[in-house]
Amino acid sequence: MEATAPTLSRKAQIDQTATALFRTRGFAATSMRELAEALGLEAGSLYSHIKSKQELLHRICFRLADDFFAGFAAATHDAAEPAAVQLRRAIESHVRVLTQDVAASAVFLHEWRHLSEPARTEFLALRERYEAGFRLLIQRGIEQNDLRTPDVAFATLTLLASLNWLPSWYKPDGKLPPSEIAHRLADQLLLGLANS
Amino acid sequence: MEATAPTLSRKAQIDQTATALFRTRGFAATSMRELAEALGLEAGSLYSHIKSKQELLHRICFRLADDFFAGFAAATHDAAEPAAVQLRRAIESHVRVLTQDVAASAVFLHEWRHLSEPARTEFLALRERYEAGFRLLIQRGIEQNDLRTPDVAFATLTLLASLNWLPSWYKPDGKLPPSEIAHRLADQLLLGLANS
DNA sequence: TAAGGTTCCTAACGTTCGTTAGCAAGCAGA
DNA sequence: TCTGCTTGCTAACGAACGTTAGGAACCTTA
Repeated sequence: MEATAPTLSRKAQIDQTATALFRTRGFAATSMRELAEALGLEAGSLYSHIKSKQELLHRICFRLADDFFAGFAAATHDAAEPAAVQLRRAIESHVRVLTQDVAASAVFLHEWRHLSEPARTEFLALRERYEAGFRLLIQRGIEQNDLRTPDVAFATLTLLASLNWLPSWYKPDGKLPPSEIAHRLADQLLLGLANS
Repeated sequence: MEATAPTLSRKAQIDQTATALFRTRGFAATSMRELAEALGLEAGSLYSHIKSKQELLHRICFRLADDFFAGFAAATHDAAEPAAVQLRRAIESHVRVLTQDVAASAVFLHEWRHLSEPARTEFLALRERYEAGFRLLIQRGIEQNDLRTPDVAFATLTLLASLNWLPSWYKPDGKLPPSEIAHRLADQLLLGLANS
């Protein structure tokens, strides 16, 4: 049946289909029977591969979190670089992660609230830590006289907001390639921050 | 019809509590029994005042849509004004509507997908029409040489994205008053677009 | 051949869901 | 007074929910 999916494990297939359904219908509104039907099997059969519905959401959210952190670390690896340059790299990395798996990104951004404790609290802590990374870059960019803004926290929120809206409209088969989107977004956002 | 306080107030009370619950738990994850309990009554009693759960979501979403359109119309009422000025007014109006009822705004922004047809399609059409209004303002601002951007549609999406993230972090009792938030947002976004 | 893991099935469990029916208390205007 | 509207109750409906148990094919490896 699967000619295009070579050796994707059953578990990975379930993750992928669940991600797509969680994105379009939402986590709470997606039933295990819907998920099973989309995979061509019965609801009970899912539990040979996964422990619970919650586990699916957990894996999706925390895998994305890992990706974002890894990308940010790579983007800011060279401490000798100006903060403004690091910020541009971080923005491009963020967009790359978003566009690499739009469905998972949308779930990451909108369905995390359905994580049960303590995962939910842990998730929010990671999110805050990630935002703090961007905040620090902007702060250092200001100190290095490359950026300007009356309110660093405010600017950080606005910047990430602009980026995070992307999964709402991005189509993988659109005419703009992800790299070009990243470039334009960084331009538009940084030229609003850049001095002179 | 009636201006009598008890009738409207009970229904408005249900709307308000439902809005708060839909915001924090999500529409699909909020049960009528939860809603009833939050109001201090039994689930069945709700149906003396409303027709269905769906009706609650419908009313929340379309009331906000009305508010946004009314605000936009007022902001762009004076056709003699430069488009850049109208855009600033429209941004401030948008922020005003968002902050006036943060909970309803969050539902408007995130739960509309649970609207059943044909309301969902109608809602998306309204949303597109609203975005088109902003797009036109930016377009005219460019023609009047007050704004610049390589991609009008792109800039519009980014602008609205920045604004619409506001309900995620805005606290009505925060130290920044809504008008100041609107001002700063407009500044940060427009100085990124403004020429020279 | 035997063993063990992977995969999926049917059937059912207890719970919760949105909603309805029927009824009753309270209050308003006639 | 009667009438009718508002508000709320209890009880229950059928449907859908996440999940489990137990069994049976299949594939691989030895």
